[in-house]
Amino acid sequence: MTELPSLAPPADFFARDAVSVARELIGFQLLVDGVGGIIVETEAYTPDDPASHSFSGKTARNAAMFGDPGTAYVYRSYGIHWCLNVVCEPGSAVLLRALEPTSGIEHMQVRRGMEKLRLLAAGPGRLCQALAVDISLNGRSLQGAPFQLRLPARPHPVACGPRIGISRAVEQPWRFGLAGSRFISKPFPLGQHE
DNA sequence: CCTACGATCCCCT
DNA sequence: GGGGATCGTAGGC
Repeated sequence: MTELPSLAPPADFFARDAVSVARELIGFQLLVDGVGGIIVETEAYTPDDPASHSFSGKTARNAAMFGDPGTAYVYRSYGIHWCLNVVCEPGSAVLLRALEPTSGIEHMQVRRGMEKLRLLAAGPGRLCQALAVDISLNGRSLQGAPFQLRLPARPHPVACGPRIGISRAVEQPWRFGLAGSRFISKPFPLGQHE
């Protein structure tokens, strides 16, 4: 058996609704300057979604959410952490919530100040610290340097459930995860599977 | 294992 | 002036 080459997603991959993209991004490999891993947790935020930063229209902070599909939207969370999104159709985005570390693990361990693989990138703030993502990458395309995206190597089961840490539209099951992964930020409610 | 809470910044009301 | 798309630590069970 020969390994097939790992392919980047098609150019129009992100030009769709965020819920579909969030589900399909599970299993992709994401690297920033060669450091990263397998995407194991995402959340979708849609244009008419009261929980989305884009809900009240375009502002200085969320301007990147109205950029081209594939654009990075980076924002500061709770005054301390950075969070990384990929823009889909205008005013929508997918929050990248957790990675299973695969590449440049030593770099991530230094940046995070810990050895444990399980918590290196399990959470949107931890993911950005591990990959050195900050506001300087806001507005850049994830389909070019320093980012690298590769399609999943094989099929995999995807879990879904309510989104984390929001107070509005809490009932939408728009959080997705690699079923059974120990690298997600929080367990999924049992039985939510696709 | 779990829950509680403070840190700390910026955008928006 | 309020409130986060969070995280680490402390303390209880």
